[in-house]
Amino acid sequence: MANSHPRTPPLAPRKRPRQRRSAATVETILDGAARILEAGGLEAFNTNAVAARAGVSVGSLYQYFPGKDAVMAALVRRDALGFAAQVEAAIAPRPGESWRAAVDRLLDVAVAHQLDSPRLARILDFEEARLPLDAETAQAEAAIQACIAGVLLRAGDDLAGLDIDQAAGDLVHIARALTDAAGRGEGASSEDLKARVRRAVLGYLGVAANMTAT
Amino acid sequence: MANSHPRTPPLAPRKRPRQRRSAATVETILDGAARILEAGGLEAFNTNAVAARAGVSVGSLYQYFPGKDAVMAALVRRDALGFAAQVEAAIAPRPGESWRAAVDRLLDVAVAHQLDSPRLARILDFEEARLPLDAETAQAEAAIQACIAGVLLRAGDDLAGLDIDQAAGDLVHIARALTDAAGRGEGASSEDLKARVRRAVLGYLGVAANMTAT
DNA sequence: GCCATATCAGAGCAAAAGCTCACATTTCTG
DNA sequence: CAGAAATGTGAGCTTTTGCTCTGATATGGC
Repeated sequence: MANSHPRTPPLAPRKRPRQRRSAATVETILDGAARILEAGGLEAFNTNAVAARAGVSVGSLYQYFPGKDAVMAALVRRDALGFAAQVEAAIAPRPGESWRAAVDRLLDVAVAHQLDSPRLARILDFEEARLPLDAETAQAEAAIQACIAGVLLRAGDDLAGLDIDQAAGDLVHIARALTDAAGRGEGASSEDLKARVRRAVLGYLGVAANMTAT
Repeated sequence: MANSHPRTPPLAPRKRPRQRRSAATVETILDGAARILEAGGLEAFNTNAVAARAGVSVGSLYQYFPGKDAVMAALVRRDALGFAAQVEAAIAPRPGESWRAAVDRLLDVAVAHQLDSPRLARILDFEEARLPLDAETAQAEAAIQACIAGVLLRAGDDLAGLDIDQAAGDLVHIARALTDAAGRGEGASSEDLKARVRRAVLGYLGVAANMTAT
């Protein structure tokens, strides 16, 4: 245990345990999982299928994830973090613009995100309610809510007497519900969908829906 | 193939195959399935558990249902039919009332239905999207939409230039999303929830939300 | 009572799914 | 290059689960 030569640095030399931990493999597995879910739904989601689709062995999968649910949870987390980043980018205020313009960008992001992989998005929403979400995921969700609340605050007197935080949560749910339904084939074009979500959102907020923002 | 004696009724005499088909047993199984889903979610939903919870044997279960998904589908159908009946009762117009009063009754029914067994309701919504729905279920869903569209039609000029059918669908999704979220513990009281759903619904329709109906 | 028919029970089977482990391969260090 | 550490592999073990099948029990008409 004791090192014999004073020349060697005292405590750190052998400690650096090679934590290579190929992040690429983790991403590969998550990609495989996402493709399985999008193609076959929850039924098709099993560890053998995920590993095969990702091009790795089950052994490798279990090296990075303690179990099936952990893969699901990691997918949820990745999705939440990515969406939160998009939302944060979208709400950055442009000089002289109305708060409605920011809402419009939020709608763009939300609709695009949900329509990108509709089935996957729906399943992740469902599973997010079932799994105990880790701190990072919870924080991402909170950040999304905070972003929306921030935009609503810009509205000022336009939204007098409204519980901003509750409204932010409700708006997320409303947007998700309408885009989910559209992703299941009920809706029409992306533009039409966005118009309807805007109608629902601005309607909830109590401001007229038809008229473009500045 | 030819029958020898003209005296015996030609084809029907031995045919009356005792189709007792204990409807009570079917209901019992569905009740068990509902309780399993409400208590343990989709994970806990397997045929052995359902049969045990219902107090029947697996053998009996498979006598009435061809497989696991059929139980799920029957549950979805029962729920849809029940909800459709409630909706139909709710929209019956009272003399001299505003169309908003009917909307209010619809909200009562919808919120109560979803909050009665929140987890079950959410799972049924999810599974309804996955399973191929039989004619009866599809008809019930269509009836619900038609009821809502009927109420919206009473609004007349108040809703000029709105796609009534699409609006009916959107409103269903919005109401479900908000009540689902509330059922997961996010929301507060039933009254508060109803007020928020009304805000969303009337907001979508483009009429002011605060003021009671006649 | 007696037979035919309908209904129910539950042991157990075959397939699927979650997961492990002994070994192979790659990568890093000296 | 040699040895060690990290990483990857996949056959196969264990448990779960959807379902079947043989036999037992209840019911109805004669």
